[in-house]
Amino acid sequence: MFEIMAVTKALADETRVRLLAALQGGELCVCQLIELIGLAPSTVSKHLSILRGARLIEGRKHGRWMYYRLTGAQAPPAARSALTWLIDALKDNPLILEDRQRLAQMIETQPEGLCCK
Amino acid sequence: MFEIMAVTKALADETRVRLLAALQGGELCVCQLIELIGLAPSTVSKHLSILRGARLIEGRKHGRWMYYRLTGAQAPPAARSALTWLIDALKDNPLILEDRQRLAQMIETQPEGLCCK
DNA sequence: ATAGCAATTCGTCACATGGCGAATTATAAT
DNA sequence: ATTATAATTCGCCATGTGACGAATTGCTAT
Repeated sequence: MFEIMAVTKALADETRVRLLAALQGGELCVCQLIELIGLAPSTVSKHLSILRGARLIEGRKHGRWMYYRLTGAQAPPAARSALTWLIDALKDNPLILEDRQRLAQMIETQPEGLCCK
Repeated sequence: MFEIMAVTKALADETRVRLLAALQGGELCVCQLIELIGLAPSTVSKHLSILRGARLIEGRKHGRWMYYRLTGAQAPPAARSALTWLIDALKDNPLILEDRQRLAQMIETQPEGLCCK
């Protein structure tokens, strides 16, 4: 039950939902997520750790930078299927579409990310 | 977004998850849910109103009693698919199986429910 | 009418959660 | 070695949430 509640609690915050949606397009650097969301680095980092605790995302450290992506096949089925549900539920969401557009623009302007030069 | 967050927030509490799981077997009276969950009537009622607000359950008033069931086809797709996800994620959950067993026993002992005579 | 009961709403309290800035850690660059 | 930077952890505060009992609502039965 702990595992399932970790997933539902992780999804019960709009910022975290936006983070997951952003990662739908593939792995991103923390600095890009911070830029996208517009909250303090410490806040975003905390959200990411909650998502990771629920096994909804996984991280990869590369040098000074940390990259996160949605979890793959090795994650618990409950987490995988929750992601599938969420992605589908958000597919026409205005806020998420706006985020996606803004993210695309960010990546176009700074292909390596703001900090990740 | 409000609609989706209502669903995720509604699922982010163990008591509410147990309530939904209990209703999987079909409509139940509030008094039966109170008995099953073992919390104060006012608390259970609040939980039910949150679940209803998220369109995960719907209520039917009959005389003095209120019966709740999982939402049907007229509910928003996001709510329906969330229920499908939850039910599947809980299918082997010990706590939920125990609830189900206890509920079966309650119904056997008091076919009409504790209060609903 | 009125008494009784199921359910909900309201008011309150303790605790959880989300936000931030400061401090810390880890790595890269000088 | 020292400095700089990405990210996280920590400590704090404001707000949200879940619990309860008391009061209220709505219906039934007397």
